[in-house]
Amino acid sequence: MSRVTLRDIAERASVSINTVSRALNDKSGVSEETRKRIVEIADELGYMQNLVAKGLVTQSTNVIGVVVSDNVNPYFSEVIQGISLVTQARGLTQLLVNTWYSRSAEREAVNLLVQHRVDGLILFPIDWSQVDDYLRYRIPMVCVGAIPPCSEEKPMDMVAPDDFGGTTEAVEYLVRSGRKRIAYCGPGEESISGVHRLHGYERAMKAAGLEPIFIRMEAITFDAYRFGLTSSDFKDIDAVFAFNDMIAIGLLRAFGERGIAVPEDIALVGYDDIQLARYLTPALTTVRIPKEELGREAASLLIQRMGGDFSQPSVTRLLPTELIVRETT
Amino acid sequence: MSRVTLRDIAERASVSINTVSRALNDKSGVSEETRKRIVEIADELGYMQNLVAKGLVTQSTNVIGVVVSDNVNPYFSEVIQGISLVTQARGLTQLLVNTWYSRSAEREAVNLLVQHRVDGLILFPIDWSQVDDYLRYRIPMVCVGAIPPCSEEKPMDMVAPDDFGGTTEAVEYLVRSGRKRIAYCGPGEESISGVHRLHGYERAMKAAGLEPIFIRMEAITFDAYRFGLTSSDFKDIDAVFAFNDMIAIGLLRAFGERGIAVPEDIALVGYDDIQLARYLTPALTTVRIPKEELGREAASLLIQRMGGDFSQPSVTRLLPTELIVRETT
DNA sequence: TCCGTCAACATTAACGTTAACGTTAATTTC
DNA sequence: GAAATTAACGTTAACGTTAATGTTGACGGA
Repeated sequence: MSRVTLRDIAERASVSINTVSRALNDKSGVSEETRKRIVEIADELGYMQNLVAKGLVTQSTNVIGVVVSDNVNPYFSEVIQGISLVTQARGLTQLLVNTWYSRSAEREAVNLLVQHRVDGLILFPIDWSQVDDYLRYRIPMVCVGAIPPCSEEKPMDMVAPDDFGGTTEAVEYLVRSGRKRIAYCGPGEESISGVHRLHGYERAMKAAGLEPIFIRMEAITFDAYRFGLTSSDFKDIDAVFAFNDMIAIGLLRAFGERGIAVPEDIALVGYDDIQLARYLTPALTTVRIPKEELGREAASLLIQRMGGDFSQPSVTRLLPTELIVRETT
Repeated sequence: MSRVTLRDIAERASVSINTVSRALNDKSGVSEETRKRIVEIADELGYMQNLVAKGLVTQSTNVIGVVVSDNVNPYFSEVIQGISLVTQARGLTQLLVNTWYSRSAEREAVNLLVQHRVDGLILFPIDWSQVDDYLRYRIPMVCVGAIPPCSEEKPMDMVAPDDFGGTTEAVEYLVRSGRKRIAYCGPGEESISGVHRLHGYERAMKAAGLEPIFIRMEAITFDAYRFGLTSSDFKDIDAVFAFNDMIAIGLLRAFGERGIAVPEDIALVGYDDIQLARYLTPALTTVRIPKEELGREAASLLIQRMGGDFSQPSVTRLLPTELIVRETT
């Protein structure tokens, strides 16, 4: 199963390997006549460029690594889509690794990708505890989905939704609609994207003179349903601000089964605006994250960084969110 | 930014490159003492194995290529998850490429992956027109999600849901519930997975003495909503069998807005059983495809094939589907 | 005519590994 | 105590490219 190499073509064409290389790469120094002949032979033999060898000599693989927690989560997959749009247009391929929300898996994933000599890395970090370590790999890297607390600035490029603004807008809207007992449902400070949403929520609540109510959820998936079915936390609540749409959808279903009317008894706001949200009944009010743009922006930033200016100051791009009012509020 | 190589370690340890290689790869021929010393130096220098170079010499990259139409589609992403589960446990990484349902993009994707010298390829083909061409790459390959019509057997491994059985079960169930005007909503013969579902549907309808009604959908996404809102095709229908859950969900929403009651006026059956399906209200009756298992099976098959037995006869694995009755029927 | 230029090639040396094969010295075997 | 074995290395040659540097011979200008 050994493949055709430049050498095979060279022998067949009675030229040097180098000439074949130049011919196939459209470089100068080959007469049009021989180039044609070489291309013909290459086609005939079914030559396929060996990017591994090329990568070794050029020190560049044209591959970027993407590390996400879970590609099934629509948030991740939609951002990945945005990344793909940019990278594929540039002839880059993505090496995708799932970490299943495991810190050690993230570490191993980054390691593996560096070993594969990816030209750049897009990371959806689980938390900030390890990210500093990755810096010593000195590889172009963009973090997506979270910005660190002001206290610990990171010297790397970052793209994230404006979670603070998003939560504030949502909570203010709920307050304006007359809701008083507005709970935050989701993971706590341990979640890298949760922390800003949670803080934004708390601040907005205080600003409105209301008392924050934190309902902790372990999972950030539809599993919220099970919690929602049995928990007594929702007794005195008239609005729920969920960490993401999946949690909101799980709760929506649970509320339905418990006879809690949405939005009459409890108003429900999600986060992300996954594609599905608008097709639910009732359609989900949610804070839209420009996911595709997030991905495109991350990819663009990375490509720029890969372009060489490694010493440039790192940039942080905060993309605006948008409250999409539908039928659950 | 040039990285530490075996050579650097060798010089520092005053041994040959080969010894370093053996030491770090836990091969025999190195004393425990020197091995320790070498590992220490490697750590100190921050050595990271260069898998590109290794791949060149070993002729194996430990990377498999995955070609899907659209990683945002939950069907694809859940199967990908299954693949990841198996491959990551085996130390394999996936090079993921989206084709956005484009034939030419699929072609280019496969080309690119072969050029990257992936050890194997998992392909979710768009149709069968090009797949034969890929065979000449002589690379371990598994096709997922579709089996060709009996007339054209393919000499390659395949994993697919038993679409024929799935549709039959669903239609028979609808018939048993007294539905008479059961429409099939989805793409037609041009869809590689649609063709078996459509045929299964037609056969089951005829077997029940009912007339097949085919409502053609361009998109296989939530966009079905727009079609459902305006189309007059649903006037005399009392059940809809949708090509997949996304179409079903789009229609569900559209029916709701048009005042068509589900399941009273129209029963609705989806296909795939994406995670979300059970959390809808009403929860979606659907034909479950064992997506994760599909992925795991494909990966296992591929790994087996990569193991060497390239001449073994190709296997086709048909995984059973299951009708999940919920609230839309 | 002689030198310089240039196009069209060939030659050689990398890139960072692994693997086959040598070499040495110590240890075992009878 | 000589031969055989073995552990612990070193040497060399790949793997398939690209890139820097040579080498021709033809051509043009003075």
